[in-house]
Amino acid sequence: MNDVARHAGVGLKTVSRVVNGEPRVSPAMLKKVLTAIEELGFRPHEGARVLRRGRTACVGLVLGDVADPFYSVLTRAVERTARANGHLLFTASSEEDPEQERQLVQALCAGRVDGVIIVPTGGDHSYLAPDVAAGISVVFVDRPVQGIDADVVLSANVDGARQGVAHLIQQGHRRIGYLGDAEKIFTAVEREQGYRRALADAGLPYDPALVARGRADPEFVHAGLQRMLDGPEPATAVFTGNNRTTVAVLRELAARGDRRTALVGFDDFELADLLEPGVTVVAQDAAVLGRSAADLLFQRLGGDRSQAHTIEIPTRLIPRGSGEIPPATA
Amino acid sequence: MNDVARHAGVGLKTVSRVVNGEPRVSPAMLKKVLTAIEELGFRPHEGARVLRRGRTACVGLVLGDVADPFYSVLTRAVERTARANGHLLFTASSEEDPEQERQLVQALCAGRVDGVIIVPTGGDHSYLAPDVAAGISVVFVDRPVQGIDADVVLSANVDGARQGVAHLIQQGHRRIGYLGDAEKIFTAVEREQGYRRALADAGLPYDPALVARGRADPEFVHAGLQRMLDGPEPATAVFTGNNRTTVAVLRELAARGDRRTALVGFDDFELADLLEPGVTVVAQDAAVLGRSAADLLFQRLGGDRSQAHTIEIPTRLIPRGSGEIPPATA
DNA sequence: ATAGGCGCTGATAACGTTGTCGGCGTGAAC
DNA sequence: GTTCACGCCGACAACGTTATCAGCGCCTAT
Repeated sequence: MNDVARHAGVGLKTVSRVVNGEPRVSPAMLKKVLTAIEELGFRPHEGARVLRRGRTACVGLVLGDVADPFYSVLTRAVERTARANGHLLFTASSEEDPEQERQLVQALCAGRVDGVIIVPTGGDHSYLAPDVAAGISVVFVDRPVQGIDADVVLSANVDGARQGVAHLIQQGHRRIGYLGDAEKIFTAVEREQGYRRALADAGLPYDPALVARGRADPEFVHAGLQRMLDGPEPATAVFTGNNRTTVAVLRELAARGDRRTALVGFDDFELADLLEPGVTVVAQDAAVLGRSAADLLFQRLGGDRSQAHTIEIPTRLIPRGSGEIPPATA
Repeated sequence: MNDVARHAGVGLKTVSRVVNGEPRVSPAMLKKVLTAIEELGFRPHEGARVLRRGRTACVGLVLGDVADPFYSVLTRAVERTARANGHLLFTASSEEDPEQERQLVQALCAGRVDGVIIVPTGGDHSYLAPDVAAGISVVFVDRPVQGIDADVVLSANVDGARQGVAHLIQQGHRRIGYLGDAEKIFTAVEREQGYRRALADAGLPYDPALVARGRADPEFVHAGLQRMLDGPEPATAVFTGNNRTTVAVLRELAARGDRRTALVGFDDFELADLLEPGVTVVAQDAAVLGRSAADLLFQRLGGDRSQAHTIEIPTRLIPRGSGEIPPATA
């Protein structure tokens, strides 16, 4: 910038004014500076600007996995909102590891971003206190969090799951299996809760033998389904707690040649409607989740100091057929 | 940091040394500084560090749409590699708009990142020259670029498409339609080229009536398929130039109740194997594409000044059934 | 015993930008 | 004719860090 000032024969501050589009610059000066900038190929140094102004015009997003369709849609929504507010977006995947999440969040907070949106992996987030005190805004999405008071945006997990399982019960199923994420993941606990509530509402017993919790990999799903479907009192329907698990179950059912077991999944996914039968799901709106979280964040960045909000986004049951397979007449 | 130094009763530079883990610090000093940092809840200011050191430890990625599975897998691979090299990742979606891409890239270059990976939307990228001159490394992926000499990582588009169409021809198809992206998108041109080459190799005529180019939205696909399938000499098979188009075509075929038209798509997608029939695809390896691009970028950041490389990642035909539907015996 | 080397520390000057403030014209008002 | 106001400009300090360099002990080799 110094070079530009010299080259244009003006003061340093005048260049700064031009670069920032400040109003009180005479046309003559403006022209001189502009051509000097052009000739030297000058680009303002964002780092220095950040140092001086204290704001980065960047926000961060930390989630489990960008390649998970649910999160990639959420990411997209956050990015859109960020851009609409003149901010750039950092994205980072925690791979569901609390320690990695912590490192990423701290790296982001270290002067790189004005605010962060986090899909927390669980555990205590009180380590964020210094950063919040330092003026960084934090919003949690998809899962709530302990150890810190902050805005949270959630799906209606319990009720959504309850609704999905109720749909199966309504179709005549009495033995309904549940496969979902490990217990350390909040949404898994909530959705299993919804599963139990639906059973209780219908006066059906809760059978731990029909419940499997773990990562959505083929081995886990294979073992889980085997246990539920090949026992003496097999399940006639399965409720899955997330996207990844639903797909893994579909694959496993196909591998077993099983077309009789009914299925309802939490979270919609692409092509669910084109499979045969179409997969009935409890859809959560990832875009709305992301947008709401981002909106909250920018409200905070805009100076909103009100009490922490918790927003719950409703889910929607989309019947497509896979839930309507009647139980085998025993 | 000044506060920490005062609080610990040591010099400023000593605190700096501790923060940076430099070796020549006595244990006594180390302890004092560490407790002072703890007590004050001090976090080093990344912006200032950037200003001083000239490196940001961040890289940028600009692509069409993070929510497109192909790009989200690519993103994931880039992110992994970036983290392995101690860098954070900025992601931004250009929405296939050259002007928006340009703005994003420039925003990233303005002191925020050490290097950028770009899925170019086309057009001239010579505007990057000043940034490159300023030491920012640039790698292009998925599509090549004009106006600048830089590393490029591509899929084997022409040959992949040729192979996919050849598969249809081998199954007995003689009238094969093509649906793909608009001409401004490089990969679309390449893949259409592969389509034509396969036809030529088999001595089949090229019929413009069987070609449709445009965005993968339902209206476009509806119109395109209608034209190809409802004419006097209908196509018996369709080759689609990308992921999004393939899915849209599947949806349209389902809506038409059409189970006879064969289909091969460029680019694999989740659940392609579970549809009935399974969708035959020419798979490109998004993860390898992303990783290769990131590897190249970090080589450059590591000081590699050799001539620009162009890497082509081979594709793989995955037959799953949809390509093997025989043409209706006319 | 003394010089030289080495390990550790701290003062100081950058990095590139923006905010503050004072200065210098020019025009208007008394 | 003087004063005041106002629009425009530039010198200077400051943001929080790191690199450079000089200083200060202590140990070793002569």
